Amino acid sequence: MTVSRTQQFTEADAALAAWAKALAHPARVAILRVLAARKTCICGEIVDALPLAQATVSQHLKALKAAGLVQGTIDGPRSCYCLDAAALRRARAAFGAFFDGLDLDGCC
Amino acid sequence: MTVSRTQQFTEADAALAAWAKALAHPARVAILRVLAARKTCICGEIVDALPLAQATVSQHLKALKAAGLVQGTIDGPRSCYCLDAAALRRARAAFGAFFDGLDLDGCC
DNA sequence: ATCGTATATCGCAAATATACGATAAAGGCC
DNA sequence: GGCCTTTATCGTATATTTGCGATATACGAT
Repeated sequence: MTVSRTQQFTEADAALAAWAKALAHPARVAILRVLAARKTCICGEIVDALPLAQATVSQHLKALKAAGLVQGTIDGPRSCYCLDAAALRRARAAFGAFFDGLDLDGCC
Repeated sequence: MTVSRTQQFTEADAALAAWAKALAHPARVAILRVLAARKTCICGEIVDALPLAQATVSQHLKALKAAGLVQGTIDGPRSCYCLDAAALRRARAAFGAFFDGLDLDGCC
């Protein structure tokens, strides 16, 4: 990639791609599921739930946080992660709008 | 990445991640939109519609084909790409099920 | 103060992704 | 046959992602 040409695309396309990127790894999908299941903003139980090292899980959590899908507050040793409900609703709406916007009739 | 540990995740999580990966670049999102707009399985008009070189667009089309979202038949010089309606419906259902499955109540 | 637990971050290695020019392949046309 | 147009692929450069061990950080407990 020589230069970031992301700006040459639609705002909507870039936003959808960014959300898709956040979901583009099974570990991150799994993390979101775990967070949704255990309401109580769990921390390192996520590590136990995944077949990955602690450092790697922390990295995926960082990515989800950067994408805005997850909130995290660090309370010293045991930090507290939690789904960002509003952002997830926005993401759901974006994916829904995208798929509904595609006209699937008349395909080869 | 030492080894592909994708198998250690749920089938559903892996499938969703694969679809998300296909949508994880604005160019590919744009390509799907273009294909949906011009019903007639266009070929290189996609290149004109995007701010990317022909080789790059071809590569993105390959990725979409690998993900199964797009079908392509090569008719010698002018090949014909087209949305795979069934696959897109399945993808939409998968994203819908994922988001609906998340319990967003009781988040921090 | 020291220890232990829980997380984040650093540093590195390997794999993928992204982009593009150059080139090949495959028809249509004269 | 030779030429043009269209598309795929190759080769290459660079950037990003993924993964993990090692280490730092931060707090509670003793």
